[in-house]
Amino acid sequence: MSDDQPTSIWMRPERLERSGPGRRPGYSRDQITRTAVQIADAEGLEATTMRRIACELGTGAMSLYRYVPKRDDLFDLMIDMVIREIELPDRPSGDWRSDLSLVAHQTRATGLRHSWLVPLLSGRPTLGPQLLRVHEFALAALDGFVPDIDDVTGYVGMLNDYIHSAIRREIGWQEEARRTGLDPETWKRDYVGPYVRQVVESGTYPLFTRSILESRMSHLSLAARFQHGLERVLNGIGAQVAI
Amino acid sequence: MSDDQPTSIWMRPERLERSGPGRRPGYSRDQITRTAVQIADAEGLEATTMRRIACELGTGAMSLYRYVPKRDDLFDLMIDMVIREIELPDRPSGDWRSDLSLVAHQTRATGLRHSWLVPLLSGRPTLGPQLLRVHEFALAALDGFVPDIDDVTGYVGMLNDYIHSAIRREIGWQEEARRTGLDPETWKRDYVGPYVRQVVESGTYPLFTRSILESRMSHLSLAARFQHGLERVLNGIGAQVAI
DNA sequence: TTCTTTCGCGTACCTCGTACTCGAAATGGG
DNA sequence: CCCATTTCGAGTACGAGGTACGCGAAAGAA
Repeated sequence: MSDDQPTSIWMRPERLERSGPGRRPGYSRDQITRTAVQIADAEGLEATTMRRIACELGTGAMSLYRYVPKRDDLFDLMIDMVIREIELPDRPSGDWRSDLSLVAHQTRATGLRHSWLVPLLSGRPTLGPQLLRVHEFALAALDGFVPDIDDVTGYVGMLNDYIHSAIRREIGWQEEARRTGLDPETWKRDYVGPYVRQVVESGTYPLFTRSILESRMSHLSLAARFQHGLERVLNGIGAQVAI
Repeated sequence: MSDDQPTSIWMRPERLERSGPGRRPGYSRDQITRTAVQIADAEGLEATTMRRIACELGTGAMSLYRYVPKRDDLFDLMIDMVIREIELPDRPSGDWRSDLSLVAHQTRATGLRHSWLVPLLSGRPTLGPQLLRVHEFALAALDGFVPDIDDVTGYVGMLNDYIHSAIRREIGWQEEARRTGLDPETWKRDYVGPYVRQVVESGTYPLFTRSILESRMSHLSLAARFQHGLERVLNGIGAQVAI
């Protein structure tokens, strides 16, 4: 990266197909990003360091900076790469409910395959091209059913909030377990178990206690619970949408 | 911290009021946490390092480890300290809508005062005592209006998802601006501005473009937009609640 | 006073992001 | 074919961060 203009990575495309003097690049943004994604999938985001990625490619850490301005920009590229996995048709079907369901389930599947995705996504207001594609599809799904564009944005935002939060809940435990260096079972039993038990036994929080002890949801599969919550959100939208 | 049992910070209370031999502690968890909160408020979470906190207290970094097992645990303590600022009555009023509104606005105010709070909270499945208090209040607000405890949990979760996402959206820009080291105005104009303009002009994303250009929401104050979205969520709940 | 326990904190190790620098390679003009 | 120009690869190094270790000081107990 020759010039260091402070601008989004999406405005700084890789210099490809150059003709002129100079050595030819031996790596590529795509290759580096793919390697980073593999490491993050296998060992978590905190293991995805510049040195580790470079090592995996059989090179030195500084070589990567010919292709990526900063580590943070590499994260943006990683996000965009895996969001490409969200498969959607070119146009919505006309059934907004099943269209939004499709977005939800595809996003969930991708988020679970790459447990670092949603936590990383939450802190970034920047929209990469692939996220833009998914967002546009969701907006289009409600277009025609909701007259006001601000309402369309609002409902899509509400759905996104649910999807992201739900994924985070599903991933939360295993990620926290890895962060503390314990396996999920041990973490649940020895790390939070005693605390939750103490809270329940204190009697100070009766409804929280009921939500733990009397929950039938907790016996359902995670997929079923996701579906349950999704329907709650879609019902919320449907109740305010002209049919 | 003498023993290094892997367990939640809430199960490892500070040893206070000790009687016996040995030097008396010169600091306290509370004092350290308060200092950390001040630094994070003023300079962001990434500036809240062990060395910086210690320096502020006029001591060495390692002294803090007598009071806090790990930096991560200190974060949990910081979260709990500022959530204490969320003021709620002992019992809900009986009007679930205004009760949940109160939770939403109090949480928003606290989240905006401490811009590191929500981003930090999002990644942690652990419930501190103060968060538990707020959660219990929200559950109690819907108790009696929603028969199934799982539904109560679901609605409260949906509301929380909205509140957190909305706060993150409000903070996102300024935080990203600080992360990149630019002031918000410059960031918006030079960093994302050109990209958004390019996206709009490309014509590939017509609905996203409309949501930018035709939005009336964007001319409202942030508080009004929060209120707008909140009412959307409350309407979603209300549509499915026995009145 | 002396012993035992606890605190304060300096030193040190390891890891990380990345600025700087220089030799190697590749191309086009002569 | 040779050399000037440009670009790439990557080693070295700096500063900052979390925290393990260990030692001297302090404070109550015997």
